Amino acid sequence: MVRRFRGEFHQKVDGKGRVSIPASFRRVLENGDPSWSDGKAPEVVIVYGDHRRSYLECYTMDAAAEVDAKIANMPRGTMERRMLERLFNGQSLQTSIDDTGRIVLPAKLRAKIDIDDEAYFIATGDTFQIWKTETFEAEEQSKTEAWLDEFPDDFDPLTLLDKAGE
Amino acid sequence: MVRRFRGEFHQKVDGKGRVSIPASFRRVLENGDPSWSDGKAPEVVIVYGDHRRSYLECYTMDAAAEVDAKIANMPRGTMERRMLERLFNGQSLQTSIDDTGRIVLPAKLRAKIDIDDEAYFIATGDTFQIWKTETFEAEEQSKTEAWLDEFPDDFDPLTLLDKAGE
DNA sequence: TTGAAACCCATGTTTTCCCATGTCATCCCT
DNA sequence: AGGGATGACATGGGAAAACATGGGTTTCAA
Repeated sequence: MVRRFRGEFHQKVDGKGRVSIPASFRRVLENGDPSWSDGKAPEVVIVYGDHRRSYLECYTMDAAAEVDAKIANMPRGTMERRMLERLFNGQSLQTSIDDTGRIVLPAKLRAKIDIDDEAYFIATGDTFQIWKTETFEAEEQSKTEAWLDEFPDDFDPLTLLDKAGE
Repeated sequence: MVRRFRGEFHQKVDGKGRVSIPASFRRVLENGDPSWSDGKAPEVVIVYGDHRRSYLECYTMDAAAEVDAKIANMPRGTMERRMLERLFNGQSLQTSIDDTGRIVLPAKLRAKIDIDDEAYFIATGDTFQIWKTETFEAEEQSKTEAWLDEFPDDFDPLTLLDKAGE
């Protein structure tokens, strides 16, 4: 049973905004949707965020419920809670995957991340992100490379795993 | 089955005060109304509050019943209970969604939040709010910006979720 | 008796649904 | 091992249904 997203994919976006969700991602979404059963359409929560965010972040239903629960546990009336509610409940949408494995990205979302006919999917563990290919390359890859440049050439990022417990 | 409101929408308000409730919100209102069945009109509770509140807060019937129950559990005769009753029972109205998916905002409510021909809907989890677009932008966006300014440029508010446990 | 609310009808647009196709990888049979 | 046959997958297009919105007409109560 697959619980975590893995991999990166380039998918076509058609004129109606339809995009195929990579099959391996679908398996994770199915497992992460408590009301899903074989033959039914798994659901997904897409957080698009405010104007500063240039990608879409996609949650399984379980992962979204977990975030909702955490927000519900924050004290009412605080700025933190209000901001998170706005981001996670307001600037998001819930949709389901159709029987051909696609979702529809509404025109508003496509405009927001400036996608026309291609989308780049990349796994981030218990969520995955959707980018415009060029944006991802410009923003993220350069960030990653800059970060790696601080370390020796033969640096293995996995050494950081053990530092976490220190 | 969708139980939580998600998303934000701009809707037209016509001269009679009619506004379309976003379809996805209607699904939640239907599920949250115990006396609703297919083909019938789901009901909604709109809390408009005192003069200081510049938006309308909308509850499913279930959510409203939950708040009512909590108020009913407060000790009789206390100021707190009286105030909550005034706010939640007094300064609110119950209405139903017509067969074209609209509600009517009475002139009094439109005047209160200063709406003329456009309303802004934003989900906040188990309720949603109705704002005048300009008011929301002026009041909330500026608050948001000010709050975000305390953080680094690439700050993701969701990191606050995990800080709660520290 | 008049203004607001409820009701009925209409329309352009968006979204959903259903069906179809080409491409792979896999399976199975001989 | 070769050669379909099979089935999942990514993608496309048209038809049907749902949605947001507008306008007129009846109803009802102040």
